[in-house]
Amino acid sequence: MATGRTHRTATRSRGIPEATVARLPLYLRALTALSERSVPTVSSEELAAAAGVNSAKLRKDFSYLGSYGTRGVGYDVEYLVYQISRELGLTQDWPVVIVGIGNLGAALANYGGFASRGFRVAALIDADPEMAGKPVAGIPVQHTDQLEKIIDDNGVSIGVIATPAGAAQQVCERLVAAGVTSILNFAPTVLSVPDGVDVRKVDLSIELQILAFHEQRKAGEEADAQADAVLAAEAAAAEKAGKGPDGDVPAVMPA
Amino acid sequence: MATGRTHRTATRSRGIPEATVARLPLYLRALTALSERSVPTVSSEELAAAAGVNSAKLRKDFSYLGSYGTRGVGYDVEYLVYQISRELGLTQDWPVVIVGIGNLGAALANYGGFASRGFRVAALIDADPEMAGKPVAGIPVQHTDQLEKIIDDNGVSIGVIATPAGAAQQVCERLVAAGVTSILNFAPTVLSVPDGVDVRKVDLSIELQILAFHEQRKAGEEADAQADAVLAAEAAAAEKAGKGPDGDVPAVMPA
DNA sequence: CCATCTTTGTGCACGCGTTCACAAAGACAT
DNA sequence: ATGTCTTTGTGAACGCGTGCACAAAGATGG
Repeated sequence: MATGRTHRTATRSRGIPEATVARLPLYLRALTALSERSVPTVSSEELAAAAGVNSAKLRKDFSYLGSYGTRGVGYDVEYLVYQISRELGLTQDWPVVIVGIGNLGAALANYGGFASRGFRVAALIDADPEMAGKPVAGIPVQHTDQLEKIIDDNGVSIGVIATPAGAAQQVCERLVAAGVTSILNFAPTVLSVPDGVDVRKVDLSIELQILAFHEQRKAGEEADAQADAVLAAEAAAAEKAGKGPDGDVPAVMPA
Repeated sequence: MATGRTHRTATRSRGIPEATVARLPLYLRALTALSERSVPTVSSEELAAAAGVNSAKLRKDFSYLGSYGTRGVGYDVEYLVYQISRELGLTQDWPVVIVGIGNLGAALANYGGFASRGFRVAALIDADPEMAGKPVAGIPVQHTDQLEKIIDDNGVSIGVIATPAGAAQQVCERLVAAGVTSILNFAPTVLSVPDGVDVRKVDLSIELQILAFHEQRKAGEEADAQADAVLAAEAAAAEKAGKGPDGDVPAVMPA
């Protein structure tokens, strides 16, 4: 059983590196802004700055798509917008369902960025019978019973899970069984999916914990010498004791 | 100027690889679940399955923290929960402010996963005077004017930005100037921050676009031979024409 | 038509992260 | 005490992603 595989292993096919794919939306956003300001061309240096990346990286990224730049001039903004859009598959419309219309689900349904680029909220689905029929963001919520029918009728291949953690795996399985092959998971759980299904997760709690780690590290660097000594002593003590179920909390706090 | 640097370059210090740090919260979640079921020990194989990663990777990750396992037995669940919590800095309390209390901000404020692990919503801040005083998730919203005072009074070092894209950079600068050194950005913009400030971004739109790319690729693989021919011809034509502002959309759609 | 100047596209080297595969460590039974 | 069996911890190889640095390409001016 393939448990919690986040991504396909192989990126063969046309061979665009996964890291590059992840940056294309960034470039596209920057380019769209330039396009709205009617800027005709842009250099790799300028565009890289706008997208927050290294210019060499950007050029290499674009080289995977083909040679769309003109030496001595830069890139044609409009043309690049079109090429990236096409590469990302945004020239077609992607119907999306959102499952779990709680606080988060409702916020997602109201999020404008959805419709802007090829994505269309085809349906909102919730398990609560009370919700059924109520409009959220102008779209009536439908009951989970209808899930399979909705997926099928609308040709949905992308599903967004915004349910509580406990329900996520079950919802995921129903979505996949109904034909969904890409899932964006907001529930704090690891989803198990069969091969060929892509899962991307967005997890607030994990992001905060990563920030906390770095924050703690920053705080620790200030009191470097002392902290090092303390940690060393503590580590030694713990090792000697074998298992210290409750050591003292160092309590290094900025303020 | 350091534009849109997502992360510190160096991970020297205690030398835990960034990739490992990003997985620690995953392990912690799985371990917490085991702890609640009163499971005393767990093998790397089992825990890896629960966290959705390779068991060798998990063991290497843990090896960076020290040798906390027992050969032939596995890892002590409670002890590991404690060690990882400590490493991530979750044994202390992190006051957090959320700026921008729209649909998303309110959803975040209501999100339970916040309080569960060391994070505490110290304040909700919004630019709309109408919002001031209104309670969201039991916490009264305060006006942006108070931002600096709130950060200072509560010793906040982590800020969450859930404003519209246009306001994000400005809010970011005020947060940083007031002393915030870690930012979780939900606004669809690249933030510029000075060195020493960590930014992590959560971007729904980007995630969807990445999924769309893979989805398109899957659809393309089915009609492999034909598509290849079409694409080759198209590419050749485009190259010859120099710049085709509007080629035909292949229109490979699942349903 | 030629020289100069800008900017792309890429070969190359380096470092990080992943995975394999196995020796060492310890539990457990006899 | 000894042997067996399980599971950890890690050395080593590999592959991907990043960034430097430069040659080639083309625009632009004389």
